[in-house]
Amino acid sequence: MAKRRVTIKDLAEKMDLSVSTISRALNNHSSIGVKTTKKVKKLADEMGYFPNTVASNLRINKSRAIGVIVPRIDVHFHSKAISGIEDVAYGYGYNVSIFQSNDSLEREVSILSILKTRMVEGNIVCLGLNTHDTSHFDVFKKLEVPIVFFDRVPQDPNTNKVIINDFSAAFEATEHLISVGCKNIAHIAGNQSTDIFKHRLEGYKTALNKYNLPINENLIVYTEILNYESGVKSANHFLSQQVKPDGLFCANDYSAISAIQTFIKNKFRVPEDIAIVGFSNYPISEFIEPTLTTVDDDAYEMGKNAAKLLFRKINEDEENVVSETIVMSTRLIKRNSTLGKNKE
Amino acid sequence: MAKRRVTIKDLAEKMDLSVSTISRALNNHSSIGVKTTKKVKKLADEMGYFPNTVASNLRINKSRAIGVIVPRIDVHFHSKAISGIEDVAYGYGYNVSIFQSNDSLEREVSILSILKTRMVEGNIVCLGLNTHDTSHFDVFKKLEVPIVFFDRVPQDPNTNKVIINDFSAAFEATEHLISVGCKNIAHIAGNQSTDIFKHRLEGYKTALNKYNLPINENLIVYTEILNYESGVKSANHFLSQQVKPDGLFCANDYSAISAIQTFIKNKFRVPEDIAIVGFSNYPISEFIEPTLTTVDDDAYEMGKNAAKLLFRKINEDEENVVSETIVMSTRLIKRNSTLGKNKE
DNA sequence: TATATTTACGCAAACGTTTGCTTTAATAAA
DNA sequence: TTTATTAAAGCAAACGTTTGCGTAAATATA
Repeated sequence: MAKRRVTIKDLAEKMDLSVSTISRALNNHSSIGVKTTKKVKKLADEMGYFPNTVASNLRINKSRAIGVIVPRIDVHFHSKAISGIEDVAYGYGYNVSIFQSNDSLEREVSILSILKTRMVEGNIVCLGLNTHDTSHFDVFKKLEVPIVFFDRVPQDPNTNKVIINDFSAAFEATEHLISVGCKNIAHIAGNQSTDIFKHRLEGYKTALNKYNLPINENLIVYTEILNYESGVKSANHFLSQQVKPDGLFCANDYSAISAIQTFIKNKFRVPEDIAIVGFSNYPISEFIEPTLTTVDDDAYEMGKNAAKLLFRKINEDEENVVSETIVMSTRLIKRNSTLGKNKE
Repeated sequence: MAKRRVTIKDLAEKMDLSVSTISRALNNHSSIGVKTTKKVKKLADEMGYFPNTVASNLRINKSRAIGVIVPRIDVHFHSKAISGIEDVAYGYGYNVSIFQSNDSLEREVSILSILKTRMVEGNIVCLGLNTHDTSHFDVFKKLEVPIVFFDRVPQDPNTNKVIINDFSAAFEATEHLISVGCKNIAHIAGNQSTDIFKHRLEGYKTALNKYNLPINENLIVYTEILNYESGVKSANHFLSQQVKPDGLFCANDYSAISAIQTFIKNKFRVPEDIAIVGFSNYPISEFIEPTLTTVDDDAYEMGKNAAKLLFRKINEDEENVVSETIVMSTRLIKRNSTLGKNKE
């Protein structure tokens, strides 16, 4: 298959120069005369030469590549983050090798060992749902290859991460529901083995407590996966309760959107009968009827920040700093799924 | 930064064997005794040895990596396709290096030259909106590095591609609208510099012609980008027309969904007053009210097929076949945004 | 003119593997 | 016991770069 490429050696022979001279000329080394440099580059162009990065990488012991692991590439939050990562990595001249763990610990482990042999200079990872023990990442610490976690991160404080404050974002969201007059506020909770969803639940509960509203376990649904289906199921559960909720805080937008549709289908008015807030500000939330009040965590910026942090770690020798945590701000975007409720 | 890793040479010294023996032992070569093989592997484990793929790649002249270029990673269709690509590449033991062109020709060109130096063994690409001349891909043909295009592909018949039949899918979608009784069918068209959207427009027009319905240019909106915003704008345009449409075929789901919301906001009933069909079967389409009739092109499968085709090209020496085109089937999923219209 | 300095380039090792060929030792066949 | 065969392992080159050091020629200084 692939044809033999033209190498530095070919250029050297053709020009009757040594390979070192060619190499230096191509890299604009000052010790090579300007005319030869020009001639070398000209010939390189003519002969269609381009460098072999893998050879060069081997020599200089770098890979100019980072690894990225997310649970699933096609989840909007993740693809958005990847987009941010790619944009900054591209700016640094780094390649990003992408892997999806499918929330499988086994695959996550196997990906890591691939990444190890690939000599990546750093990794950015969002943990899978089933990853509770993170000891498979330890080897990179020994190798001094930095890792930045984002969104779903290990508890170990001794790791680099970029996260949002899920607790306070959830608190604010719930508080908002209370402020528009909700008394019975339900919650669609995410997988509780994952910190972010645990914190959102806690934020919700804490807000209820602060305003002396009862916590009704019948109004909390614990889901495995927060997709459209679980939003429908949860809404139906709420509809079957004695005490029907007049407010609903959902741990993501997928479930919020399908919950809205389900309530509407069942003759509930949103927000008059039930006010609803989501989480993540997916593009659709601005366009459905009613538009969705939601927490804006900026996945794209999160990806960018993770990448920037990683490159800092790759390039700097900060002997004395062991780990960094970046907490990004979120903001509650108030839209029609909650606004206007108290005007009725 | 990165510490010195243990190499084959280290193992060799420790065991007083030659590096070649170590290498062969680790690769289960038959010419090495079983006991030594075992001992070598044991020591390798103990010393935390793992192979340096970039060195090995240089030696065997492979990279075990493919490049993937899409316009934007966070567009659902693309991330879905990437997900499919990654899944099969992972199965083949290949890495996927991901790049987004942001629909910029310049960036696309620059990405290609990176990919060239990275010695990737193949590429999968979805063209950017502004890529009309595809001569920057020629160099890979010379290098005999296969490329598979998907979705947005070059016109050149001499390229590998996996596509859907946009024309007939659009024809079928429009025909369906006609079958439920629509007389004035509008169309939100995608960027006409891109084949897929041109073909969808043609399918729409051809269906109208077949059933002797007039083609009303006022009922066709040509968009730059098919996002939520343009769905809103287009719907508003239709609402301002003398002859209001009673059917609408949208070139993707984003625009269809926001168009539905806009019509509903303006007191139109869907499908009674206007029946709407989208394109791509995004997850949300099953959950909005009304559920959206749409064309299911399976982006994930498209990605998988593209990857499978690529690996065939990488591995086989089919001297006599210059290019392959895979046309994937689509199916119209009929949901409530069209069904029930004629029952009124 | 002789010496010192600079400029421009070459030599050869190195990065960590893989692999064709050779060599040695052990076993089998004669 | 001698020879042929097989098994197990070593030598050294190669993949395409980069780079420390050395050297010759050209220029500058004394």
